[in-house]
Amino acid sequence: MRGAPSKPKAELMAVAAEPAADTPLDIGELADLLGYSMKRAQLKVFDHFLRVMAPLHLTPAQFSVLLLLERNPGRNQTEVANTLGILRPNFVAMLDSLEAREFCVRKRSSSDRRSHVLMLTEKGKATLARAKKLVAGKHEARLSEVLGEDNRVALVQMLAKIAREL
Amino acid sequence: MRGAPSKPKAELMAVAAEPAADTPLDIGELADLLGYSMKRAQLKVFDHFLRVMAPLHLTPAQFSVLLLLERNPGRNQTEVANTLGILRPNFVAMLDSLEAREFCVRKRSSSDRRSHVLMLTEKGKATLARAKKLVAGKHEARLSEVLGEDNRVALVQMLAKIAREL
DNA sequence: TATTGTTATACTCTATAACTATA
DNA sequence: TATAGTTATAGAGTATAACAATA
Repeated sequence: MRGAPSKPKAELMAVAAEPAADTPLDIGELADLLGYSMKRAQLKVFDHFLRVMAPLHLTPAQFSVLLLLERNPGRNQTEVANTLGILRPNFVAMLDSLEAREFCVRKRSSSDRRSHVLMLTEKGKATLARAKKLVAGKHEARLSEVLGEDNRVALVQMLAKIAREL
Repeated sequence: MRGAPSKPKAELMAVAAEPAADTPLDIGELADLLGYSMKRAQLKVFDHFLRVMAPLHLTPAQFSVLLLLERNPGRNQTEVANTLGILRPNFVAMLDSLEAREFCVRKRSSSDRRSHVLMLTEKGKATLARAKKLVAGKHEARLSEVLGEDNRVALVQMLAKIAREL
């Protein structure tokens, strides 16, 4: 389909001719706009992540929370949410869901009874271990395949620099 | 603030000590996750775009539509929306807003009365010209300043490759 | 008085079904 | 019957105000 440009209709008489339908649009300067390529690429990357992670039903945001809890056990909700750029009110439902799936627990802090100390459960640790293997073996590996490993690393460095310095 | 780590409270007796509050969390493996850096960077880039474009009140999505209409006059809503990855139903309100601001017009196609042919108005062209100057002079220029011009170009190429091939 | 977790709420984006008018 | 534009609607994601418990 879409092979031969068969045009049975006579269009010779078209006056202020409308453009050749069927032809892909020219994105022009959009191709050089960093924000445009970044948004399109980001959607693809998250979509690929979700497909790879489908067996574990973890979103990128959930995975990032589990990673952070593993590396920083005993922190409170405000600290974790802030680190990830999540607003505290929006972090509540997210934690509810992770706690309902028994990946982590909230515990009243003994030193400050206002705050909840967060920790992974054994189930959370096990799930995170499986998730990491999927991400490394199927997700990041695919990105290295597309870009080349050196470029993938360079790309992450540039993105981190933008996030830090822009 | 946050200069000297003044710790008046005696914490020597803490048994299963909670982590040193006040210390930034360790993002660990998150720093190497492409999707994570890309999301954080993308938010920063769009935020910067919005600040630069504040005098014209144009979002990245609106700017991309105007660019596409300029380069591809006479296309219909489905074609433009598809090219930008916008769903047709969601494109309606967006066009309503751009048309209300007199940046573009919908015209019934003479060859297919179902479709609307889209074109920039003179006001739309003039606004787009101003927008392009802001983007080139203040937005992309800032990104080149942060990354270096060669790296900025290389970055766009890698992002485009991901959008195409992942 | 200030902070933690929380609720309520609102606004934007995104996604799907279904209608209408044309083809 | 199929397609273009549209409406309605629902779900994420994100943002702010305010309250109870605690500091």
